[in-house]
Amino acid sequence: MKKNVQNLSSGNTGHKPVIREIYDCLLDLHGHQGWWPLTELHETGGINPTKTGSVKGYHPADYTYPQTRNQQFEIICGALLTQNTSWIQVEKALLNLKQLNAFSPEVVIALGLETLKEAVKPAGYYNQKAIRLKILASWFLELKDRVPTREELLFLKGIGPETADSILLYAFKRPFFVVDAYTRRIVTNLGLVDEKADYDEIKALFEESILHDMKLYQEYHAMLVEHAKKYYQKKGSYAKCPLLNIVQD
DNA sequence: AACCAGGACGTGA
DNA sequence: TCACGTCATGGT
Repeated sequence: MKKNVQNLSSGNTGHKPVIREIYDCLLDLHGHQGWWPLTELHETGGINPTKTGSVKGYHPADYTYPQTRNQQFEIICGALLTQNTSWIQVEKALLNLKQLNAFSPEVVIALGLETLKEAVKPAGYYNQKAIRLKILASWFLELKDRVPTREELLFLKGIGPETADSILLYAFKRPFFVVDAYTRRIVTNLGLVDEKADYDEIKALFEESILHDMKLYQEYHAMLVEHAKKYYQKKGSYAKCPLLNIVQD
Protein backbone atom coordinates (compact mmCIF):
# COMPACT_ATOMS: atom_id res chain seq x y z
CA MET A 1 0.00 0.00 0.00
CA LYS A 2 1.06 3.56 -0.53
CA LYS A 3 0.48 6.30 2.02
CA ASN A 4 2.73 9.10 0.98
CA VAL A 5 0.69 12.25 0.69
CA GLN A 6 2.59 14.79 2.73
CA ASN A 7 5.75 14.31 0.74
CA LEU A 8 5.72 17.49 -1.30
CA SER A 9 8.49 16.78 -3.79
CA SER A 10 10.71 15.27 -1.16
CA GLY A 11 13.52 17.78 -1.03
CA ASN A 12 14.77 17.71 -4.58
CA THR A 13 12.83 20.80 -5.46
CA GLY A 14 15.85 22.90 -6.23
CA HIS A 15 17.43 20.47 -8.66
CA LYS A 16 15.23 20.87 -11.70
CA PRO A 17 17.55 23.21 -13.62
CA VAL A 18 20.49 20.98 -12.78
CA ILE A 19 18.83 17.95 -14.29
CA ARG A 20 18.29 19.91 -17.50
CA GLU A 21 21.87 21.16 -17.53
CA ILE A 22 23.16 17.65 -17.11
CA TYR A 23 21.16 16.57 -20.15
CA ASP A 24 22.70 19.29 -22.29
CA CYS A 25 26.16 18.48 -21.02
CA LEU A 26 25.74 14.77 -21.73
CA LEU A 27 24.52 15.51 -25.23
CA ASP A 28 27.64 17.60 -25.82
CA LEU A 29 29.89 14.91 -24.43
CA HIS A 30 28.37 11.81 -26.01
CA GLY A 31 25.82 12.76 -28.63
CA HIS A 32 22.69 10.81 -29.53
CA GLN A 33 22.92 7.18 -28.48
CA GLY A 34 20.42 5.45 -30.71
CA TRP A 35 18.88 3.16 -28.12
CA TRP A 36 17.43 0.54 -27.85
CA PRO A 37 20.02 -1.45 -29.85
CA LEU A 38 18.57 -4.15 -32.09
CA THR A 39 20.35 -7.08 -33.69
CA GLU A 40 19.20 -5.91 -37.07
CA LEU A 41 17.85 -2.65 -38.42
CA HIS A 42 15.64 -2.01 -41.39
CA GLU A 43 17.66 -1.86 -44.60
CA THR A 44 17.45 1.91 -44.87
CA GLY A 45 18.15 2.42 -41.19
CA GLY A 46 21.40 4.06 -40.14
CA ILE A 47 23.94 2.24 -38.03
CA ASN A 48 26.48 3.41 -35.53
CA PRO A 49 29.70 1.45 -36.07
CA THR A 50 31.46 3.20 -33.18
CA LYS A 51 29.64 1.14 -30.59
CA THR A 52 31.31 -1.85 -29.03
CA GLY A 53 30.00 -5.34 -29.45
CA SER A 54 28.81 -7.46 -32.28
CA VAL A 55 25.38 -5.90 -32.46
CA LYS A 56 25.40 -2.84 -34.68
CA GLY A 57 21.78 -2.00 -34.18
CA TYR A 58 22.07 1.48 -32.70
CA HIS A 59 20.10 4.14 -34.54
CA PRO A 60 21.12 7.64 -33.35
CA ALA A 61 18.44 10.32 -33.54
CA ASP A 62 16.08 7.85 -35.17
CA TYR A 63 13.13 7.22 -32.88
CA THR A 64 11.11 5.13 -35.32
CA TYR A 65 12.04 1.81 -33.74
CA PRO A 66 10.71 -0.73 -33.03
CA GLN A 67 9.16 -1.02 -36.46
CA THR A 68 7.84 -4.56 -36.20
CA ARG A 69 6.20 -6.67 -33.55
CA ASN A 70 9.23 -8.94 -33.48
CA GLN A 71 11.53 -5.99 -32.87
CA GLN A 72 9.25 -4.97 -30.05
CA PHE A 73 9.52 -8.44 -28.58
CA GLU A 74 13.29 -8.42 -29.08
CA ILE A 75 13.56 -5.30 -26.94
CA ILE A 76 11.46 -6.92 -24.25
CA CYS A 77 13.70 -10.00 -24.29
CA GLY A 78 16.79 -7.80 -24.08
CA ALA A 79 15.35 -5.86 -21.17
CA LEU A 80 14.94 -9.07 -19.21
CA LEU A 81 18.26 -10.58 -20.22
CA THR A 82 20.29 -7.52 -19.30
CA GLN A 83 19.31 -7.64 -15.65
CA ASN A 84 22.54 -7.37 -13.67
CA THR A 85 24.43 -8.46 -16.78
CA SER A 86 26.70 -6.65 -19.22
CA TRP A 87 25.21 -5.90 -22.61
CA ILE A 88 28.01 -7.73 -24.40
CA GLN A 89 26.77 -10.95 -22.78
CA VAL A 90 23.19 -10.12 -23.66
CA GLU A 91 24.18 -9.71 -27.31
CA LYS A 92 25.44 -13.27 -27.39
CA ALA A 93 22.19 -14.55 -25.96
CA LEU A 94 20.17 -12.42 -28.37
CA LEU A 95 22.08 -13.77 -31.35
CA ASN A 96 21.40 -17.30 -30.11
CA LEU A 97 17.70 -16.49 -29.88
CA LYS A 98 17.75 -14.93 -33.32
CA GLN A 99 19.28 -18.08 -34.74
CA LEU A 100 16.38 -20.01 -33.22
CA ASN A 101 14.01 -17.52 -34.83
CA ALA A 102 12.90 -16.78 -31.26
CA PHE A 103 12.18 -13.08 -31.59
CA SER A 104 8.59 -14.13 -31.87
CA PRO A 105 6.55 -15.07 -28.81
CA GLU A 106 5.07 -18.10 -30.56
CA VAL A 107 8.50 -19.61 -31.08
CA VAL A 108 9.63 -18.95 -27.51
CA ILE A 109 6.49 -20.65 -26.24
CA ALA A 110 7.01 -23.65 -28.50
CA LEU A 111 10.71 -23.98 -27.74
CA GLY A 112 11.89 -26.63 -25.29
CA LEU A 113 12.93 -25.21 -21.96
CA GLU A 114 16.39 -26.77 -22.16
CA THR A 115 16.95 -25.33 -25.61
CA LEU A 116 15.93 -21.93 -24.37
CA LYS A 117 18.25 -22.23 -21.39
CA GLU A 118 21.19 -23.05 -23.67
CA ALA A 119 20.41 -20.01 -25.80
CA VAL A 120 20.29 -17.50 -22.97
CA LYS A 121 23.13 -19.05 -20.98
CA PRO A 122 25.72 -16.37 -21.89
CA ALA A 123 23.56 -13.76 -20.16
CA GLY A 124 23.74 -15.57 -16.82
CA TYR A 125 20.95 -16.63 -14.45
CA TYR A 126 19.88 -18.76 -17.35
CA ASN A 127 17.55 -21.04 -15.39
CA GLN A 128 15.34 -18.21 -14.23
CA LYS A 129 15.70 -16.10 -17.35
CA ALA A 130 14.57 -18.94 -19.60
CA ILE A 131 11.45 -19.50 -17.53
CA ARG A 132 10.75 -15.80 -17.33
CA LEU A 133 11.15 -15.43 -21.08
CA LYS A 134 8.41 -17.97 -21.55
CA ILE A 135 6.19 -16.06 -19.15
CA LEU A 136 6.90 -12.88 -21.08
CA ALA A 137 6.16 -14.59 -24.38
CA SER A 138 2.75 -15.80 -23.23
CA TRP A 139 1.94 -12.40 -21.79
CA PHE A 140 3.05 -10.59 -24.95
CA LEU A 141 1.00 -12.86 -27.18
CA GLU A 142 -2.06 -12.24 -25.05
CA LEU A 143 -1.39 -8.51 -25.08
CA LYS A 144 -2.14 -8.11 -28.79
CA ASP A 145 -1.99 -4.44 -29.79
CA ARG A 146 -2.65 -2.99 -26.38
CA VAL A 147 -0.16 -0.87 -24.45
CA PRO A 148 0.47 -2.44 -21.04
CA THR A 149 0.27 -0.55 -17.76
CA ARG A 150 3.29 -0.38 -15.48
CA GLU A 151 1.32 -2.27 -12.83
CA GLU A 152 0.60 -5.25 -15.03
CA LEU A 153 4.26 -5.44 -16.01
CA LEU A 154 5.30 -5.42 -12.37
CA PHE A 155 2.91 -8.26 -11.72
CA LEU A 156 4.90 -10.54 -14.02
CA LYS A 157 7.58 -12.64 -12.34
CA GLY A 158 11.00 -11.29 -13.19
CA ILE A 159 9.84 -7.80 -14.11
CA GLY A 160 10.84 -5.20 -11.53
CA PRO A 161 10.71 -1.39 -11.69
CA GLU A 162 13.66 -0.89 -14.02
CA THR A 163 12.71 -3.60 -16.48
CA ALA A 164 9.11 -2.40 -16.52
CA ASP A 165 10.18 1.15 -17.27
CA SER A 166 12.65 -0.03 -19.91
CA ILE A 167 9.94 -2.00 -21.68
CA LEU A 168 7.48 0.89 -21.53
CA LEU A 169 10.06 3.44 -22.69
CA TYR A 170 11.84 1.52 -25.44
CA ALA A 171 9.42 -1.16 -26.61
CA PHE A 172 6.23 0.90 -26.24
CA LYS A 173 7.70 4.40 -26.54
CA ARG A 174 5.96 5.74 -23.45
CA PRO A 175 7.54 8.41 -21.22
CA PHE A 176 8.62 6.31 -18.25
CA PHE A 177 12.07 7.31 -16.99
CA VAL A 178 14.42 4.38 -16.43
CA VAL A 179 16.63 4.34 -13.34
CA ASP A 180 19.47 1.85 -13.26
CA ALA A 181 22.54 1.26 -11.12
CA TYR A 182 24.52 3.73 -13.22
CA THR A 183 21.91 6.45 -12.82
CA ARG A 184 21.87 5.95 -9.08
CA ARG A 185 25.64 6.10 -8.92
CA ILE A 186 25.79 9.33 -10.88
CA VAL A 187 23.11 11.26 -9.03
CA THR A 188 24.45 10.23 -5.64
CA ASN A 189 27.97 11.19 -6.65
CA LEU A 190 26.65 14.57 -7.73
CA GLY A 191 24.92 14.94 -4.39
CA LEU A 192 21.48 15.23 -5.94
CA VAL A 193 19.95 12.46 -3.86
CA ASP A 194 20.76 10.64 -0.66
CA GLU A 195 22.52 7.27 -0.67
CA LYS A 196 19.40 5.52 0.54
CA ALA A 197 17.09 7.05 -2.04
CA ASP A 198 14.83 4.37 -3.50
CA TYR A 199 13.99 3.73 -7.14
CA ASP A 200 10.86 5.87 -7.25
CA GLU A 201 12.54 8.85 -5.64
CA ILE A 202 15.31 8.98 -8.24
CA LYS A 203 12.77 8.37 -11.00
CA ALA A 204 10.69 11.29 -9.71
CA LEU A 205 13.71 13.56 -9.67
CA PHE A 206 14.06 13.20 -13.43
CA GLU A 207 10.39 13.03 -14.34
CA GLU A 208 9.65 16.22 -12.39
CA SER A 209 12.57 18.06 -13.92
CA ILE A 210 12.20 17.54 -17.65
CA LEU A 211 9.37 17.37 -20.17
CA HIS A 212 7.48 14.08 -20.23
CA ASP A 213 8.81 13.27 -23.65
CA MET A 214 9.62 9.76 -24.76
CA LYS A 215 12.54 10.82 -26.97
CA LEU A 216 14.01 12.89 -24.18
CA TYR A 217 13.69 10.00 -21.74
CA GLN A 218 15.18 7.49 -24.16
CA GLU A 219 18.14 9.72 -24.88
CA TYR A 220 18.74 10.73 -21.30
CA HIS A 221 18.87 7.23 -19.92
CA ALA A 222 21.09 5.99 -22.74
CA MET A 223 23.50 8.86 -22.28
CA LEU A 224 23.68 8.28 -18.54
CA VAL A 225 24.69 4.69 -19.21
CA GLU A 226 27.28 5.72 -21.78
CA HIS A 227 28.63 8.37 -19.44
CA ALA A 228 28.80 5.99 -16.49
CA LYS A 229 30.78 3.49 -18.53
CA LYS A 230 33.47 6.15 -18.84
CA TYR A 231 33.51 7.65 -15.35
CA TYR A 232 31.74 5.27 -12.99
CA GLN A 233 33.29 1.88 -13.60
CA LYS A 234 36.00 2.25 -11.00
CA LYS A 235 35.43 3.99 -7.70
CA GLY A 236 38.54 6.05 -8.21
CA SER A 237 37.24 7.78 -11.32
CA TYR A 238 34.05 9.22 -9.83
CA ALA A 239 35.90 12.39 -8.94
CA LYS A 240 36.85 12.94 -12.58
CA CYS A 241 33.24 13.11 -13.72
CA PRO A 242 32.86 16.38 -15.67
CA LEU A 243 29.27 16.71 -14.48
CA LEU A 244 30.64 17.69 -11.08
CA ASN A 245 31.38 21.12 -12.53
CA ILE A 246 27.66 21.71 -12.95
CA VAL A 247 26.82 20.96 -9.35
CA GLN A 248 29.55 23.02 -7.76
CA ASP A 249 28.51 26.40 -6.42
C1' DA B 1 41.63 -12.56 -7.91
C1' DA B 2 38.06 -9.82 -6.33
C1' DC B 3 34.70 -7.18 -8.42
C1' DC B 4 31.20 -5.76 -11.46
C1' DA B 5 27.62 -6.13 -15.28
C1' DG B 6 21.98 -1.45 -18.38
C1' DG B 7 18.09 -6.47 -11.25
C1' DA B 8 14.57 -9.14 -9.15
C1' DC B 9 12.88 -12.16 -5.72
C1' DG B 10 12.41 -14.83 -1.35
C1' DT B 11 13.31 -14.84 3.29
C1' DG B 12 13.52 -13.52 8.18
C1' DA B 13 13.67 -10.06 11.59
C1' DT C 1 9.46 -2.22 5.65
C1' DC C 2 14.35 -3.63 4.97
C1' DA C 3 18.77 -5.85 4.95
C1' DC C 4 20.66 -9.87 3.11
C1' DG C 5 21.45 -14.14 0.41
C1' DT C 6 20.62 -16.17 -4.13
C1' DC C 7 20.71 -16.58 -9.01
C1' DA C 8 25.39 -17.39 -13.08
C1' DT C 9 28.25 -16.20 -16.98
C1' DG C 10 32.38 -13.46 -18.35
C1' DG C 11 35.22 -8.79 -18.38
C1' DT C 12 38.56 -6.25 -16.20
